[in-house]
This record gives sequence, structure tokens and C-alpha cells, in this order.
Amino acid sequence: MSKIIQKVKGTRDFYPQEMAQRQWLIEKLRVASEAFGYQQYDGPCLEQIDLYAAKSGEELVKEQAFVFEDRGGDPITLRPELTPTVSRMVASMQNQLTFPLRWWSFGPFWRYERPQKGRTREFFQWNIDQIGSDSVLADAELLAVAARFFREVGLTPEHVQLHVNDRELMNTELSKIGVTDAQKPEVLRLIDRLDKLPADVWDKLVLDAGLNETQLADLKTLFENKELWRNSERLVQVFQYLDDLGESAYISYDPRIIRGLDYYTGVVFEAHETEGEFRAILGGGHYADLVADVGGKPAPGVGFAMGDVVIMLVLEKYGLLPTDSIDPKTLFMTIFDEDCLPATLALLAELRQAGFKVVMSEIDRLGKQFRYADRIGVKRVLVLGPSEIEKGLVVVKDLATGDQQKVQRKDLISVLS
RNA sequence: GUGCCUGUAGCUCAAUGGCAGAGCGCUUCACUGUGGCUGAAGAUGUUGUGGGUUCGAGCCCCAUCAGGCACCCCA
Repeated sequence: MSKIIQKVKGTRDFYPQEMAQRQWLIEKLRVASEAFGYQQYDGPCLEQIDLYAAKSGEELVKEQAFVFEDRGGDPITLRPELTPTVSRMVASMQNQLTFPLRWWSFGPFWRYERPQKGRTREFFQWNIDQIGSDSVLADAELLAVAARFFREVGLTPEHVQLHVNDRELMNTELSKIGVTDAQKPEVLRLIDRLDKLPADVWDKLVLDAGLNETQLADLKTLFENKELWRNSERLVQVFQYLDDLGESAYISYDPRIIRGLDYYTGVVFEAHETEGEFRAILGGGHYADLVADVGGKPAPGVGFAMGDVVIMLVLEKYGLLPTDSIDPKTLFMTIFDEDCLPATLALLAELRQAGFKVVMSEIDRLGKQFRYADRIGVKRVLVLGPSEIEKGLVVVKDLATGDQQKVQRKDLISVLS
């Protein structure tokens, strides 16, 4: 055999079983999205690099995007995220769209990073946003969508939690302990990195950022205060709305949630597996403006993104992924022998016309045919041999129970239904 | 982009520098109108790739590729 060319680093093959799981996931997030009236959309996977130059953190494009020249020599980027694309789509149709927009999307993205567990170079992402609304209800709604999704896939509040915070609250609280506006970005960044650094190293970095010992102590009190949210009218409302929506079990307050991206201005949130085994499942928040940088009128909103990699690892951990790679309702039609073939093909056509999914066997020993049927995962096998043809019968065997019955051919469709 | 760990049959893993193995899976048969279960027999392979050291390398050294872990960043 000649050498098999390796797949591109950080990409994954989706064999039928993995593909079935991806389709299952898409179906679940579609249900969650559409339950709240969100509409599906998508943009191109290729974008001009200029689209990312303005916004969205220079590092993402400079160091993490796949960029190449097209044949005309123009730099093209494989989209590393969807936000700039949405911004453009909204800005260029702003006068014709009805706000607030409720949009969701699922598609591939690329980032040139070192692959590791939960992180690949090619991944899929669920993006969902409510654009053009500044209300707290919108913040609560997006959190409710996420909660609905978790329930839809079978993850309970014991498995996953949505950790919520308010950036404005943190700003205010930092001012209260005397952190200057100039110091805030660095301090917020350090809060974000809290559990990644050893305690003494973290303390030193805070002091290096210009805070004194008292402020360091105040800061620690701050992010250990699980009741801090009561100081934010917005969070009080969000939690009340989520309570009214019946989703509060999935929600918890966490003063350490900051989010790296600069454009978040209000409520921010991340979903984590409760045992802390994986990186964030999804992340998002409220932004003051999505489109100004691409030349539109200001459009505030709230949204989140969920990559496929981490959520699949979490679902696998809890045994919630489907394992069938073929629809188990699919039927299997054996072929008894050459002489029975015409009658078998006629029956196949009839069943498919009636809406059944039916796999046709190969002419072989019946035992082999059953074995194949069992291995591809179908649950019911039909046999049409000489004696059945003579008597107008079809044998239906249930592979799970081993039960087998002879059915009048005219009754077959109703028996199978 | 930085540091570290790993790479042997389809899968999970063994093998003091001295004939490359086990379990599971796979193929065939027992079983010419029936899968799973059982029994018997059989095939697993350029030890990721390319160099080097050595009488001799899966094992030691170098490079490279891939995966994993910690950074960085984030989904």
C-alpha cells in the first residue's frame, strides 16, 4: 500500500459515527435556538484580512489566523471568528433589517494554534446573538437559550453551570478600592488568570500592576464575595428574570468571570463543566456596539459562542452522545438467492416508496447477511425466501430481541410502521 | 510561538541493546433458511518518518511529523 498522506495538523476526520454525532449536536442547538425564535444565517468562510484588522483583538488575526494570498495576490483569511462577519452583514443591511435581530449560526472556523485537548485548528462553532437590543431581558434570554441547550442534550445543572458577571460592576468595584482606570485593564486580566497562576506569583503581579497591599487584600475579598452581584442592578434583574423563566438552576454568580475580549461592556458569562475538567464550554456577553467599526449605526447586543470540541468532550464524559451511526429504524433486506431477486427488488422499491429506509444486502449465505446487518447497526431484518414468496409472506426479525414473525405481505407496511 | 511528555498489529498495551508479543477486534470453519453466544484454525507489523551510534536498535543519539500537558490565547 502506498503511503497515506496525513491530514492537516489540528484537523479531524468525521467518520459516519462522528458525523452522526455532529448532526445530533446541530439538531440540539437548532432546537434551543429556534425555541426562542432565532433564525439561522451564515457568512463566507473566506474573508478579506482587512475585515479583522480594525477590530477583534489584533493578536487573533496576526498570530492565530490562517492567511494566504489568492491568485491575484490579495490576502485572504479563513475566518477565525464570526463577529466581524456579522458586523459587516448587519452594517450593510442596517436600514432593511428589523431590530432586534435574533440570529444563530453553526459553521467551521480556523485558528492557527498548537492543538491540544479541547482545542483544534479547525473547529465548529455555534454563534447566537440578539443584536440591536440593550435590554437586560436580552441578556437573560441568551442565558436561557444556553440553559435550554444544556437541558436538550441531557446535561444537568450538576454537570454544567453558567457563570455570570457584570463588567461594569467590576469597574465600579475596582474604583471603590482605588484602582485607577489606567490600572484596570491589567487588574482585570489578572483576575481572569487567577486560577492559572500560583498564589504568591499572582500577588506579586498585582503589586507590580501598581496596587498596594491593602488594595491586594481588598481585591481578594472582592472576588471571593459571592454576593457581590447584589451591587449590580443589572445582575439582580438578570437573575430574577432567569428565575422567572425557570432556569436559575443552571446559573451562578462568579466575580472572576471577566472574558478576554475588549468589546464586552456589560453582562459576561462562561459555561463550565462543574468538575472543572475542561476549558470553557461557551462564552459570551453583552456588547455596547457591534458595527461602529465597520461604519454602521451603533448596534448593541448580547451573544455567545460555543465550540464543538469541548462540548463533545463533556457529553462523552457523561455518556450522553448517541452511538448509532445509522438510523436504527433503518430496515435490512436480505437477498435469499438469485431466483428471489426480482421479488426482493420489487419489495425494496415498495418499502422505500412508503418512506422506509432500507439497506439492500448482497447475495451470500444468509448468516453472513445477518451478521452484516447486525454490525452496521440496523435493528430489523427482512427475509423473502421461496416459501415466503409462494405464500405471500415476509419474515421480519427483530435483531435486538431475536423475535421473528411471518407477516402477510399486504400487512407488511402497517406492521413495520 | 516557548517548555516538557508520548508515538509498537484496526484498538488498548507488553517486550535488560540480542528471534516483535498479549488481550480485544478481524477472516475462515463448526452452522447449505438467521446475527449476538461458544469452540477450532488463521492473518495481523517497513515499531510515526529520516538519519546516526553499535557486531546487533522498538529500546541509545539527532532531526522531523503527529498527539498530549503547561504557557500564550480562546470556542
